Amino acid sequence: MKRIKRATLEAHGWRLGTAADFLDLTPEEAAFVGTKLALSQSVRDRRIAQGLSQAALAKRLTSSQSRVAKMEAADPTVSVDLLLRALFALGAKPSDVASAIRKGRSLAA
Amino acid sequence: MKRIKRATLEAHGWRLGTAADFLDLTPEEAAFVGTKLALSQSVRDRRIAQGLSQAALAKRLTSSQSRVAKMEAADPTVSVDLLLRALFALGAKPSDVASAIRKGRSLAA
DNA sequence: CGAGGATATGTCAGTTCTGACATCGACACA
DNA sequence: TGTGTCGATGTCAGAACTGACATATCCTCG
Repeated sequence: MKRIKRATLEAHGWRLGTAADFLDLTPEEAAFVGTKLALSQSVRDRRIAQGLSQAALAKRLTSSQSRVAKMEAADPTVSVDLLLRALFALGAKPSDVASAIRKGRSLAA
Repeated sequence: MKRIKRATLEAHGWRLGTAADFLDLTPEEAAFVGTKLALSQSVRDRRIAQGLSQAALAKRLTSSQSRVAKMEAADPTVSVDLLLRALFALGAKPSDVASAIRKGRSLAA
């Protein structure tokens, strides 16, 4: 898997509302990163909606607080697999995941 | 990530139409496996619809024919990340991915 | 019967991801 | 001020994943 070092910075820029420049992301990469962002946002939203701390969610996942933080920050070292597991652990159904992805903002240049 | 050795067998059982027993999959695991199956099926469908060989798709992905075969077989060693990359490389848009997931057959016991 | 194309399966060394841990800053409340 | 909770960030050893390769099976043409 190609490492996209800028992903996190860009993700933050986007999440903070600043103008992100995804200049050299191919359409495929943009779609992938956008999907990841949508999922990580969904994890945070669901966790908060359920009044859980990152540590509490981590426990359900047999993971750690730091990894949950990275998930929600769309850290490049977090896999989509882990994001999906987190969502399902938060009670999401496949249709919820589908909605989250569909709602994800496009990162087209 | 917890290894689910039975996943492949079960996946095949399901894909071949035989009665699969997902007896000891938790709802979360079932949702996860089901999602993976939906994505791998989508990869195969799209590839064939575009008249591509597994080798051709592999080349686009900078991967190998054997890995594409494993993707389509929902092999446990294939990550969702890779499946998503394959779908995007096949021209899928996030909304297409969402549809694929939503259409995925439930694996509820 | 070959030969060639497409796909399936097993293996492996190198890379990536993961949980855990340490640490830090922010905030709340006694 | 001190104590506790929460979340962010960096690191690392071990686990999981990856591309590549070898090989095998099935087809479909000659």
